[in-house]
Amino acid sequence: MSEQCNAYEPAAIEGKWQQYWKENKTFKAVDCDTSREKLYVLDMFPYPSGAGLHVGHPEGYTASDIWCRYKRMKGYNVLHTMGWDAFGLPAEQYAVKTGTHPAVTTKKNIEVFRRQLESFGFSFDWDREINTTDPGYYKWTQWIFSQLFREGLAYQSELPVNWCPELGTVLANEEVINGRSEVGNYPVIRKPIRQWVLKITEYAEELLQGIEELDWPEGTKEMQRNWIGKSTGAEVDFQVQGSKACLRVYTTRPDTLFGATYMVLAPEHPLVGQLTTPERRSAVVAYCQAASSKSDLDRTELNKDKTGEFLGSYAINPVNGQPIPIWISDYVLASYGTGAIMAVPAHDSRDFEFASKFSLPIVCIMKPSLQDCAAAGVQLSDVLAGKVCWTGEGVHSNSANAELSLDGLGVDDSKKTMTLWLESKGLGKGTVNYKLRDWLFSRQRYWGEPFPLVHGPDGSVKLVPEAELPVVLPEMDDYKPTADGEPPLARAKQWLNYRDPGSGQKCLRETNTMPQWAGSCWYYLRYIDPHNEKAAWDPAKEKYWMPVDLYVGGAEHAVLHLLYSRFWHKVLYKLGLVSHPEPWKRLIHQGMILGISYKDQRGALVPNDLVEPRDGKYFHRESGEELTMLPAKMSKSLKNVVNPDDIIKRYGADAFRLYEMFMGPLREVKPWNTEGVEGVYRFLHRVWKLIVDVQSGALCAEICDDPLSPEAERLLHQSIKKVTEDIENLSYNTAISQLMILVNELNRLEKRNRQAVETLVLLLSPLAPHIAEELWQRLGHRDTLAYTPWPQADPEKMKVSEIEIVVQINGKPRVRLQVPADASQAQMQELALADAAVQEQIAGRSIVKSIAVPARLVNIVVK
RNA sequence: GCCGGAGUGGCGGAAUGGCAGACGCGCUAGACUCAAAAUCUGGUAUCCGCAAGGGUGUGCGGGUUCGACUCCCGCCUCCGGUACCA
Repeated sequence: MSEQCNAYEPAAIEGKWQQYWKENKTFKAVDCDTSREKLYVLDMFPYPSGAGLHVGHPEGYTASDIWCRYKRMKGYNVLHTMGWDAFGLPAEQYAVKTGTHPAVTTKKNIEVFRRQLESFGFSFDWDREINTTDPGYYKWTQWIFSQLFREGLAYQSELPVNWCPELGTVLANEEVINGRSEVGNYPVIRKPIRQWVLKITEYAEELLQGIEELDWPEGTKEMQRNWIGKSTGAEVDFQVQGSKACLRVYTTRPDTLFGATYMVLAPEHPLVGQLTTPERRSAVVAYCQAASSKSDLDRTELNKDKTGEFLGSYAINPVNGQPIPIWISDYVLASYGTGAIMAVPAHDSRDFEFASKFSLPIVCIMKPSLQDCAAAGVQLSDVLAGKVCWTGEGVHSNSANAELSLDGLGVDDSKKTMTLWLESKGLGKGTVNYKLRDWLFSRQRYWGEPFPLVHGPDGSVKLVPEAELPVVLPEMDDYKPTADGEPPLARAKQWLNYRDPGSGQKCLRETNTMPQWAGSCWYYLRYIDPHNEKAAWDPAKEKYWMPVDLYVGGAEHAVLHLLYSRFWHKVLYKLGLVSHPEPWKRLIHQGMILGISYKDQRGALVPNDLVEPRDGKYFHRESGEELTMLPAKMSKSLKNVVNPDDIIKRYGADAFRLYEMFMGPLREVKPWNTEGVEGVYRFLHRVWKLIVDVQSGALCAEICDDPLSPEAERLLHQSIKKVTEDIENLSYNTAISQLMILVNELNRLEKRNRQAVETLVLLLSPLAPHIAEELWQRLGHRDTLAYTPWPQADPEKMKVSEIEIVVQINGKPRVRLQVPADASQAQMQELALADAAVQEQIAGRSIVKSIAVPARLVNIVVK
């Protein structure tokens, strides 16, 4: 052990305790220990980027660590782990540029990350560290894929996909933002490429239903529901005039069928060619070509201005026999519903826009109430004339044929009536649809898990035998795609060739790799049994540890990782490989930490190195313009990134942890302000000086066995209660505030009761573990405090005989009054009215009413 | 547009129907010091007032209540997500 310091020197004690915890395996999680209740606390594991940690990473990790340390002291057997989501594009792009193997870059980055994370003193069981790029890990990622493949949940498809020429790869819908790549912000176009796709849609309903039982932020649950996007409606068949062909549409509003005045197909719809008349052909072909070459960005930019072409043929509206023109337009998506719609321009704003532009008939079949019209600011006569679009509630009109009448019915009733009629006539049926698409699961990259698949000479696709897993990434010296656009693995000639052990056939390995999501889809299961070479996990251990009790991570993963992973888990559950239908019981998102930034009078952000502070104001170094401070996302370009290493070097890990938790509520967005660290740093100094004499390094002479005064005793127990409740609720900011109050008070005392001081150290220990361990040791304890029972508040010691209440006159606080703590409402009123100051206030006025709230206030209403 | 979250001192925030601004930053006065730093003590929403005291105040406008930052109705602004899903 290093030499003892006298004053508080974080650098001197933090390394010492990190070493102690490591050597003694203090935070080892014990498998299947039935003598204690288990608690599985999970952090979203990081991608180890070259930039190292930023201050946002440790926020969630600190929050979960405090929870774990607190729960250990409460007697739980805690599983708390860390690992690396280490496949990914940056290491591969770096490899393309420099020739450095991604594994080398990744290893280096992981070492930086591990060192940084260790410097925070997080109580991970480091023996369970995992790395998604380790063949011992991705062997089992491939194994799970094999299970999905056997279940028939993986298929190949050649549909047009999001191709990013700059990145040389295809992207999932979720990785494309406004027609540009999420990573790097490059343009994305549509291009048909052979892909592997997972049938997540088969689990759409289960994924939707499962949301209900989760203790997750309501907003996140809602985002998942919206992403799955369930809708109920009907499919309706339209005969094409003068043809045997039949067009099927999906609509959520079958009740508006009487208002359908034309049809629209997606340009990619298979019947477009057949339904186009010779005189319309050249225009239609040109339109389809233009649409197919458009990038997603172009399609979205054209949002407002509808385009389209008439095919020249007509369909028959099944409810009234009317012929209606068939058009194509890219506002209809090929991939949703049936790729064709019936257009009801009077009651759908998109159809209304299109009909207005191309002068198609608009027939109103829904009459809103006068009040609804007034509320929407439209004239009823305009709605009835089809001059404005009405998408709200109303009563049907002009909606009858010989067999069916919806006239006078509301929306819900007419939907049911119409669907039943369609079904009875064989013209359609009630249908459920989901926005959720199947999951594009392959990437044309090197640095990902190889698929455990081979292609036979006959075009068949087979899994490689389980005994051959893992299919290891081959060594390569060039990581670029091949000249003809094949993935980089197509260059690995030796690796590529595979002789099927059964048939002896010459096969070729699959050259696509899995997306980064694959490894993170199941990592929480591997932590349970990370060194198992025989299985992905031991079922007994899985049963003991799962489900995850608390999952902490950023809201940016609300629909991607969290939905994909739930999907895999549901498949594993169906196969009997896991014991619970959902992986994460409770989920919390830490709020983003923003940097300090500045903007000029136009509102443009100014990089921090161009800002000059003067007289408490801020000015542009070059233009001299006055700037205003505001919080903004940390970014390299704004030069407002805070490196945790610098903060720890200056203030120590305990102060860092404390500051991040003290900034504000965990779940909220908060601006980082390094000056604020001073406050918690001073607080830690005060704690230290409360116990250690900084002259001698010995215990303070004030520490003794004399009991505390009743007031101090009361504050101590109130603090135990408040800190305990606040930690339970993850309200760490107010817990710290209470500890500050307690320390300020104890510092004023001449005599500091030893037990009281020890209680303070225990209360502080989950939040600032290094200083707490050090003080605990100096107070004479041999072992770590990590498993010392958590202090209990004694209600007897919190009792007071007299309390101050406030007397309000007409709701305004006027007089303060001491009353017995257990005074009844009547007694309180009596005491209030007997008070001279109160009498003076109400003199000459008559009392209308008086309300007393026990232990709080009396309100006297006078006239 | 739609969905979600948030608006409280110079700043981060506290209080979820009962004394608005706990705790901290910053600022400020004082103590210690030859001096400074550090530390300690006090003050610090705003307006009127020498003071005692009083008025105003939780994005804006209404409402419920003895009493509203908190609940209800209608807006505004900012942040995040999503976007022709028929």
